[in-house]
Amino acid sequence: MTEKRSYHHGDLRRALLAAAAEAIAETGPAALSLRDLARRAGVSHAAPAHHFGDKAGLLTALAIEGFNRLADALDASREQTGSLLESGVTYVRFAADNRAHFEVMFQPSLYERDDPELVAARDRSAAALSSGVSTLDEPPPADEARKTELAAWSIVHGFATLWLSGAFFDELESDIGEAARPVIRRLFE
Amino acid sequence: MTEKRSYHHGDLRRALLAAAAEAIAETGPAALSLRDLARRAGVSHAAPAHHFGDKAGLLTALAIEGFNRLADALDASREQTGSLLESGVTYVRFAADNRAHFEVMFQPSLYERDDPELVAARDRSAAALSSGVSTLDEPPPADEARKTELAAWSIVHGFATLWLSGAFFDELESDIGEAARPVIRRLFE
DNA sequence: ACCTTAACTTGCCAGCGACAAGTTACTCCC
DNA sequence: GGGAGTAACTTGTCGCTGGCAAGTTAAGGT
Repeated sequence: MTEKRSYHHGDLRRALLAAAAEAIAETGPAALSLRDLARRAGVSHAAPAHHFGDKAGLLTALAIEGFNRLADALDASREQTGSLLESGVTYVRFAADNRAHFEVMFQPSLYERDDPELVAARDRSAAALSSGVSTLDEPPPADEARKTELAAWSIVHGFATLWLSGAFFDELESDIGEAARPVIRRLFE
Repeated sequence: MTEKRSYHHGDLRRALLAAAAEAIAETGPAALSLRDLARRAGVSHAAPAHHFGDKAGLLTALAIEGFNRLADALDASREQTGSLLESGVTYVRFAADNRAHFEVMFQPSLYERDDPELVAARDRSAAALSSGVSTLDEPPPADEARKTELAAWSIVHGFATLWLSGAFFDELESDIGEAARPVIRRLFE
């Protein structure tokens, strides 16, 4: 499976996505350069365009991967714990462990927000998130359930975003999940 | 005060910041071009560098302006209502009304996060926000106050960020403040 | 063996950010 | 009121980038 043949890379698409995630985690999505990714993968400067069309196409693919990974993580968390609080912790952990994906996912100006595959992946994440509210000990009435969903989504998303932006810079323990749990718990008291 | 003299613009720094806010609101911070700003202001392509040094310098100035505006808005809200809930609504409204500033403020990879003036403005905002917790009817004990601050900040920041990213796309009323209030209220029940 | 097509490369162009060096105009001080 | 000094811009250039066009190589089906 380890290929170094001259012309065909063999797995360039995945290699470029991985390189993009690494580069974005280092310097942010604005500083991303397709030519730099090509250099990291050892291919010519126009190779990325073949797989993704243009820069927005590559970031669309990255966002799709991110939304699918998030949906997977939330589904797994719900199966194992059945707790909305723990799903929230999972959300925050996902953001920290997939920083580059997360940053791109919620900046739709960077990619094609109407791409069908992207819409499907985003809907998967939204469904996984909202299904968590029904697992509450005292599920709210239907007309209030949506507000509770938005509150839960907002608090975990806000915590994750602020953490990533360095707003909590020196305080709090190093494990973001443990730091988030007592904060998220405030919502359920 | 309306100047059109050839060489000296008269208020180029402010004009560039305003043009930057407009451009970012349209196409996002990644697509921002100093040369485009210069064209909008009717000056040469190198004029922005004189006032801001480089692109990061301009975005630093925009972030400083944003943090100061946010601190002003939060202070005014606290004086008028003394309610943490209303301060939260103010936070969300600020994000919607100053979209470009807000997006830059919480993406420190775009600017110089150690700039002294920026640090001061950011601290002003943080202080204005945390002082709101002490206005609660039942202020929590000191060791729990910080968790409550983080929860409040997280929920309003998450709601604002998700709204701006289009995550709530078609649902909810058009006034973001009214949409946010019942969601934020979930934290205080 | 051949033909189609996918996976790349090479070469090019315009736009961008940054820098250096020059030009204009305001301000202050005598 | 007239320089001197400096702030506010301009012009010119460089290397880098994204995107396009046209060519080259390999893989896979028949």
